[in-house]
Amino acid sequence: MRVGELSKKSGVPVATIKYYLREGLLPAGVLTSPNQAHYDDEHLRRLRLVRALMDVGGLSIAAVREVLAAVDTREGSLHKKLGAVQEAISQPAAVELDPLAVEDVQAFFARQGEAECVDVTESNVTHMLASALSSARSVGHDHFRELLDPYLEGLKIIARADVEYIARFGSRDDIIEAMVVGTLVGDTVLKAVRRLAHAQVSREVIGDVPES
Amino acid sequence: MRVGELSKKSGVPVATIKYYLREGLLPAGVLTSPNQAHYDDEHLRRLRLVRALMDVGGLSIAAVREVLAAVDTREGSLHKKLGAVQEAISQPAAVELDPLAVEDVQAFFARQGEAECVDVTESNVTHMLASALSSARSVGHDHFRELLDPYLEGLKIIARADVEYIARFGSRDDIIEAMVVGTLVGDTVLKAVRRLAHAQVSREVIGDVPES
DNA sequence: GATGAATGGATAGCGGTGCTCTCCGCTATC
DNA sequence: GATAGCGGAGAGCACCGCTATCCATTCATC
Repeated sequence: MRVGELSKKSGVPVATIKYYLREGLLPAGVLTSPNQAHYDDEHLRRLRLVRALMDVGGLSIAAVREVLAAVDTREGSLHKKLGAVQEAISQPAAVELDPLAVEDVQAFFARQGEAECVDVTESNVTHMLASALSSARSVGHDHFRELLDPYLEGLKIIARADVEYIARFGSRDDIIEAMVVGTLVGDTVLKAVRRLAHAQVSREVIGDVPES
Repeated sequence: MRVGELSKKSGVPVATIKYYLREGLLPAGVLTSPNQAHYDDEHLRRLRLVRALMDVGGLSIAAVREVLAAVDTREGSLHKKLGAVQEAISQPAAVELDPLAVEDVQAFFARQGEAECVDVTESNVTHMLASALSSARSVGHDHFRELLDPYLEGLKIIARADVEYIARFGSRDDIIEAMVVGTLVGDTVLKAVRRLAHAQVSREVIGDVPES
């Protein structure tokens, strides 16, 4: 298939596909002539993945490139790959870290029996956690840290479901892609369902007089 | 206090504060002379809130303005205010909705015994949910919907903690602000802790040979 | 084999966003 | 009275994700 068909099948404009090719988000097609290239279903699949990462995950072009690099690398254990992917899809906010928030994170790790986290900025994930708690503190919510434990409790159920979902996939490539998609789509789904749960509680507890 | 001191206390450049004033994110100070205005702690508090919304919530200027409008309005029940705030902090991805994903959402509502949701696009929250599932489907993950129920189960624990947290606050204004901050900071914290849980499972289940 | 649309490749430009810079006349402070 | 800072307003800037244009070449159709 050539670029026009790829565009039709994916709904992505040709000019945008060319841009992605230039940016290295999409591998070049096989040249059959100096100005004719051939794309296959793998390209279509990759293109849809790129759009999904940007749309649902809100990833930047640079972050997508990083994720794809981690997905594509043939070396390293699955565990290492997950780590690399996690780093790429977890960009912390550019906020000055509150030392107290850093302590909150370290105390949380200690409570979970983990070796104490020397440097929260070492990983994007812990950095993200610390920066979120810093922001909370900056607006006077220094007790937000107390939610970490109940959050973890709920997330254990969720993470178990995540793992079972991932386990359905057979090949190494499918597993790593399911991790990426599952994590990002999951983030958004969790956001939405949490809001629904809040609305339900609000309806029950606070109540509201029906208008009609 | 004047703008310089406000800048020092908040860490936000004077030019940026002026910009926020122009954009209506910050109420004007009290003019003591034609070109001298006075700001108080309420301004500082608001400024920090604005930055927190943008930094941790990733909200745009427009979204922040919407949230503040909902926070500030004096009319409507608390329940209605929560609804307005939720809409403002839940911008769905600009993705074409897959009808099957819409059905997934409706089936989910039906399972929870809710009245069937006629139009998922009516609320940003349901729209967000449907667009996330649409993206998942676009990359071949049509079974992601099966995670909705376990997610809800975990989120019930989390939402309960959220409600208890909110309940600490006394005044109407503090409650609504705690909802905004708690929801947005909570989103990010959930993201981070979920990734930590994933990493832990990955370590245990998949394992990894220590290098040193 | 002529013709028109589409292609690969490269470059320039565009629209939105979140600031940042500059200038103005004025004012608080030393 | 000098100097720094002020409120206010507009222009400009950097980045990002495209989008538009151009070119020589190639493919599909007649």
